[in-house]
Amino acid sequence: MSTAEETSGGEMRPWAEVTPDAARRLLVAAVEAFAERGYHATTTRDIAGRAGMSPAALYIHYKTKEELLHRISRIGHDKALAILNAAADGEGGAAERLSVAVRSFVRWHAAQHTTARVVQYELEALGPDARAEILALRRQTDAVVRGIIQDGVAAGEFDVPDVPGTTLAVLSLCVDVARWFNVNGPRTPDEVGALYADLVLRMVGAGK
Amino acid sequence: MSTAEETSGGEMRPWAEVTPDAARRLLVAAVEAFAERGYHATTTRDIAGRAGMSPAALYIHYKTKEELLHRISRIGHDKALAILNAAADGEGGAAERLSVAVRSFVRWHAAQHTTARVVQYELEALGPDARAEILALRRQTDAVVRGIIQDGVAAGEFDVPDVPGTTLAVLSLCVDVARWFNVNGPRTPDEVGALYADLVLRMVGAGK
DNA sequence: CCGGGACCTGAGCGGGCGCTTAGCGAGCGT
DNA sequence: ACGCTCGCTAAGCGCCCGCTCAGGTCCCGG
Repeated sequence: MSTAEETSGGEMRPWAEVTPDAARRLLVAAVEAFAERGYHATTTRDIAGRAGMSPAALYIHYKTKEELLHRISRIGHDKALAILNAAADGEGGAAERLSVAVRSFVRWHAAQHTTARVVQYELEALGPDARAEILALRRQTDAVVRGIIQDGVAAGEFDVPDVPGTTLAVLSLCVDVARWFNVNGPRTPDEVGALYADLVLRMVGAGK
Repeated sequence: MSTAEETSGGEMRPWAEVTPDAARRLLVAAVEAFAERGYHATTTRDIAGRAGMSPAALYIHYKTKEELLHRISRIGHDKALAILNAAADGEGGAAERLSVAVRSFVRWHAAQHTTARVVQYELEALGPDARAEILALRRQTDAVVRGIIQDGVAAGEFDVPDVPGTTLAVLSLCVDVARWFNVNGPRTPDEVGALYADLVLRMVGAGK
């Protein structure tokens, strides 16, 4: 779970773990629809239609429309956290681990920007319990990045006056990639990852 | 329009330019509701209720619910652009102008985070014409920041390998403040502005 | 004291929403 | 060959949405 190929690519088909097939097709359709129009502007009829089913079919696999969002959000956050953890547990100094972490985290947010957009920006549509569960995952994400930065400061590699504030800014920067990234734009996910890794190293004062 | 007090504080009451009074109350109510729940999850009954009016009163001052969002978005973008222009036209070298620009831009996004959230994240709910108008304003915003960074590079003050990419990242970072800023959090808008100005100067390699 | 316009309300329309229910038909163990 | 189960659909329920409209209230010039 922390091997190199897991880290860099993850699973080829992002939703392979969702079964049966009809449930996965509905979930993929929901991701697309939520990303395009937002949760509240998406109708259950639209989701079912994209999956080639009647509106009622949705309720065989999911109790409510909100459960779809919850499942998407949970799986997406798990994936993002796994990517970050793999980088944080890797070899090398704080600078290299931070660089790898940002590069892979950003690459995921760019390549899977449809999913990431839903995961990162539709949180408020969740009910209190589901939202609390997701927020706990976000706190873990924050702790991982803060840990790397603290390591770098302790080792004298970084110069960071405000560790919590800088952590917040770094994560905000990476996550927001999902909002503006455009497949038809001039940059590949790899290029954005490399650019952002460089920018973040500058932010923490990793003089090289 | 580029004096110091205009730049730092703007108008005291943000929506003073909206008249008559009832129209302003409705608009303020809409900003709050859109920021809390999102455009699509907000009902016209909710907006009118917050403004202390009946649902029908809304349609005396605005043709549709979308016109409310359009007006909010337009005014907010104008204000954000004015803040940035004031900083870009200021005195001093590129580093100082970039610092002032980020500080005041971020301070606005933090202090007016309710408005900024609507302005920055509900764009997709607008119709094609309104959206095109707003996107033109965003391109101006981008051009202003890119201009300052280019000046710095040309003057040898900055070290920036990818000017458009860095501009995008800087703006993304500043704008995303509106998403996470919390009035009850540990940081004042001023403090966030100062932190971000420092981080951005590091991103452009403005050796101190 | 009256007439008129600006502003607002109560009631409600047409429609689309999330979700439910009754029942159909293909696949399969026996 | 049969009947059970599973996955699905057609139809539609009840609700609340954005929005409308006839009419009431109040202020103000004459």
